[in-house]
Amino acid sequence: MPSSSTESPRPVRADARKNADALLAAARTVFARSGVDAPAREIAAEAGVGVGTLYRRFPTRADLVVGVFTTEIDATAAAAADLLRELPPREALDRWVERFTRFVATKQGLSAALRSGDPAFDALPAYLGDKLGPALGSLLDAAAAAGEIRADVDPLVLLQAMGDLSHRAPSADGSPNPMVRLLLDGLRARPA
Amino acid sequence: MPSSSTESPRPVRADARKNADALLAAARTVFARSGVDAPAREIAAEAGVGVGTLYRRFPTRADLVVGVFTTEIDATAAAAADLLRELPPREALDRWVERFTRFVATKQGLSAALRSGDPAFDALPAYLGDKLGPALGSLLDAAAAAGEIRADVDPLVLLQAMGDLSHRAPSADGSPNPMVRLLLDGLRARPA
Amino acid sequence: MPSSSTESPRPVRADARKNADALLAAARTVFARSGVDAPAREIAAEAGVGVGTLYRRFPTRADLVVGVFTTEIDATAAAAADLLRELPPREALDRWVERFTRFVATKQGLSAALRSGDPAFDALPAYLGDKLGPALGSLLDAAAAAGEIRADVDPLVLLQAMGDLSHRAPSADGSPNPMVRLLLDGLRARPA
Amino acid sequence: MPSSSTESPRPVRADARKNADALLAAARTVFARSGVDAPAREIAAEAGVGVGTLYRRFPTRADLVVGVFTTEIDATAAAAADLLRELPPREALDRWVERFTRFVATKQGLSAALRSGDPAFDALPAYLGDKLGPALGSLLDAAAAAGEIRADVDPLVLLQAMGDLSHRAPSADGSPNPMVRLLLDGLRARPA
DNA sequence: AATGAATGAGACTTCATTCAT
DNA sequence: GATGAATGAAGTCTCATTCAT
Repeated sequence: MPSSSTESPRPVRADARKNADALLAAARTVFARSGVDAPAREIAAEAGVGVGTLYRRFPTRADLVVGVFTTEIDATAAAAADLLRELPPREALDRWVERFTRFVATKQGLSAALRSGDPAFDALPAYLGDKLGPALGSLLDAAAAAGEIRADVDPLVLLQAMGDLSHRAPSADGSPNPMVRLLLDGLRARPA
Repeated sequence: MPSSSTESPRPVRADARKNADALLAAARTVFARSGVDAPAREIAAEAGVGVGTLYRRFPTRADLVVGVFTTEIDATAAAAADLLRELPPREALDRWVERFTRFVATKQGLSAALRSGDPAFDALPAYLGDKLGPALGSLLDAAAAAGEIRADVDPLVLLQAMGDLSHRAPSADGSPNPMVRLLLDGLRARPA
Repeated sequence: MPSSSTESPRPVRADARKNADALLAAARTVFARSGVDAPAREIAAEAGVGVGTLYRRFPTRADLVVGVFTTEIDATAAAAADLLRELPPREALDRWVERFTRFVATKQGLSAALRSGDPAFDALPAYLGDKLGPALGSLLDAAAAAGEIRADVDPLVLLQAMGDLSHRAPSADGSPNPMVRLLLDGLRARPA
Repeated sequence: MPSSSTESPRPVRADARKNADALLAAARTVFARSGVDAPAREIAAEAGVGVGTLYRRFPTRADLVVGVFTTEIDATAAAAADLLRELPPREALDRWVERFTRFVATKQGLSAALRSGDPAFDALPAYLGDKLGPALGSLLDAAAAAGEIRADVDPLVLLQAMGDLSHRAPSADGSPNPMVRLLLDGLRARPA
């Protein structure tokens, strides 16, 4: 349905795209439920396709992991602009941090995989920084411009700190863990 | 339950104990090298025993994980007293934090296993708190008594914070990561 | 059944024929490169068509094998007349034997397939005899008429002997193996 | 049952040896029945063991092929001495050639595998020559000593010639094919 | 009590084949 | 008619676990 017309010679693409998306979504679900080592069949089943299709799209498990990660990073990055548009700066920031925190907590198993040494993952950390750094930057800038937080915070440093503090699962109520809270509160203080 | 008594009902204990220890050590090594899902045979080989022996001592993989964790927790707890005996309070604290940090970083894969939901692991967090809380407490007390740090720090809270910040592998030189450093430096400041 | 007529009931024939030929050529190449069990996709790719087209033309792998065999037999048979036309009898014979020898050596994998028991292959041996017997016969006759070889040789017997001796790969320079050479030299001798 | 006593510390070897033998025998049967690419499970089943055992003994299919080949070569080589002991030289030679011929014909599928380029097979041709060359040599020598055949025949050359001529399946009655017959008859003639 | 051979379930992956486009 | 995406059966191989020695 999207696409920009001009009569593409082969239409079939639709199914393929839908399947790739379904597989990514399924992988996210299954990785969360059964870990990164979950049987390929389980993922295929969750996506409602055959294993063959899974292997056609993502020949390697790493391909799938990268796919899931990338997709989520993109979505998280995109959320920043949306939140800024809809909410006052400070609340936008809070909400985004919450989302980011949940993202990190969910990826528990995946991040272990990243450290596996598989070169397929080499590019991911940079990708994350490139995407989420600016996203968080825009939120911080907006909040700083509104005078709500100090302006001297490096988004990338903050990102990593929050990441490290969010490894464990979020409290049942979905709020970021207390240490992250503290970090954010700190931002609001004027520099000493 | 743990050891100590004099009554040795069966003589063979020596071999058995030696094997159990060897297996634990092997498991620690192998878990670190190849992850918590490493083949049982690899662990048995590392310990220089047959798989049969591994299964006799640790019928379940969880038993092995618990064993490794417990052993390391015990050793880490015991180290506190040793350090206090040999070093001035502040240095003892630093050294212990270094050790604890390394312990957490090493357990990367294991901590994921802990979250697996296997009830065999349910008791571990409490065990860790019970053992390491007092250990860190004794170090903090000594340092506070020497006037080197503030006295109002809850060992358990500090423990968890350091844990969360130590998930990623330690810098090549084995020093704790920068955030942990910062945390410790903070302790030295008098409360605001 | 083969070709020739004028009545073209359907116009499209051109494309179809081209595809069938391309597939046959591709199959020959791929069979030689990767064996008779090569993936269907590899053959289709080599031919530059989709797998679907392959299956439309040659529903069964045996169909393809038969096709390749038949095509090559036909070409080898046809070569006899061409060689006789262009070269003196004895040289024509030598060249043809060379070609035949190469054909057999190439078919290594295929001849194993022939023995597989698949009834689709039942007719091939007879087909080979019917086509190549007369072809070799014409060469022998010409050479005998020229007084260059003895006249009492049964083409079919010679064919089989050469076939058996040519199973192993030809020497790098493409010359028939020594035993075949010997056989040919023997033909030149007058009967004892 | 062989072994040279001296109390081997671990007895179990018996089972293992029996299984390896059973697997080899099974492989020979199955290779002949269903080709070299027969499912591993089929071979294991024929041997009456689990697939795991098959993989423990012969990690690679090539290992199995080499094993079968080697075993048969050994047996064929050993047969020479037996025949010489029991029969007059000429008949011994005939019988051995028959056996060798059957061996080659049976290995049809395997010899294709040998040409696969897998380096695991590199040593086999030499092994065959080293074992069967002397074996055939001893038969030829005996027959020559008895004045029944000419003495100037290189066993290795004869071996290869017979091999090439025996590729196709033996006639139903088990007699070597006519070309091989001819070759043997030729041996009986005195050199020109 | 220790050992390691055997087992077989189950995960992985490849392809032949079908079929929507 | 052609295409290639999707399917899933089938084969490979690895290991956890048992058990004879």
